[in-house]
Amino acid sequence: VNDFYQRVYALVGEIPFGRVTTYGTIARVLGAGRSSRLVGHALKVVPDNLDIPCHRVVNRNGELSGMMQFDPPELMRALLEAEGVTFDGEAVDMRKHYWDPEEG
DNA sequence: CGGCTGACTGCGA
DNA sequence: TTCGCAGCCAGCC
Repeated sequence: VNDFYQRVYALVGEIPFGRVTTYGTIARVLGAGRSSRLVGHALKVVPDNLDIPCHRVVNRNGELSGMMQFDPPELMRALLEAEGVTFDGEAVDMRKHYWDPEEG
């Protein structure tokens, strides 16, 4: 059960530089199916001792739904842009930066 | 212990 | 394509 969280952190940590993935993708890869909300919650309750690039995780629409959880909400987007991620309005350009853990 | 909420997604209209 | 509803599960009151 708690392994789920560990897997989320591990998987998120495998997201390549300048790439993003979605909560649903992570949940599916971990076998959680539709428990995509747990992924979001997992990143929310992520231990401080871990250094998780949670800014590389967005919703299926590429929107930075978790930006509001960052201390400065704009930090999330700033971090992504700093990695070379481009934006289409308020959402990440998924066609160019989407990363599927199963495909690599 | 019971009920509500939430960093979401999929399906039907 | 867009809008609304149901499902999933952990955490908090």
